[in-house]
Amino acid sequence: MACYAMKRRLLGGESMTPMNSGDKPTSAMHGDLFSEASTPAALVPGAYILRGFASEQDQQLLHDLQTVLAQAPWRHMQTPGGLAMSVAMCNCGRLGWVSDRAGYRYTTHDPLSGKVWPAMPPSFAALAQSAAATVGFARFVPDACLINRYQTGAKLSLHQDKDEQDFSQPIVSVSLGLAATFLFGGLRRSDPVLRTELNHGDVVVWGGQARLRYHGILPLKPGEHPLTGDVRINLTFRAAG
DNA sequence: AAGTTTCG
DNA sequence: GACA
Repeated sequence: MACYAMKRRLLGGESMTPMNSGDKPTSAMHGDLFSEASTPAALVPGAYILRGFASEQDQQLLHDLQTVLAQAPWRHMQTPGGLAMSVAMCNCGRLGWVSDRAGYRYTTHDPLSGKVWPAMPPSFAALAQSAAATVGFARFVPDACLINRYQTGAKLSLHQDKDEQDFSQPIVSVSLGLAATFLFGGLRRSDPVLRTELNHGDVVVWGGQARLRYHGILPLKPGEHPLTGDVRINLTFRAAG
């Protein structure tokens, strides 16, 4: 109880600081640590949803997230157009995704502190690698984890992940806390869009022919989750460098 | 534009 | 949802 309350404070704690100044997927394998709770389902060719894949590790992940946030706070980055994103972000791992008026890119250092991004917790890396391996990306080694916090109304409009160097490596997206509607489109912004609800513990992996598909998140609906309070947390793992 | 606003 |  008290533990949950503390987590909610830390997850929701505000730091309104603008950013100035492969492998071919195969059928599901039986992993040893993570895959028992889920059966991969294909959303489109190359994109898989592993329902509840992170459920067994949720407490560990949220605990380790606190360690990351103690070193690098949430911040609302700016789009190249100069507007603030509604989603609050942080990074861990060797590389962190940043956006500001200069554009999108990966950096080794947090622009807010000048320090390197916090290390990627072993629990994060293990989960991401296990999820990727489950759908056939056995060699996936993430060097970047973008951490997104959605509060009520926060959203991410349709976009492509294309700031990474090697598109043969997949994207692994972990959902924690409140549910949200995930949009999955095609290779052009104007292509039709599938939508699916992502719940606490769900993991989405996309690569191969799906790697550059547009995707996004609809505005978060108000709600309360026992572990995260009024927010949704998303961990997005990439091999960026 | 990883955006907001406006119109059906 | 489709446009600007």
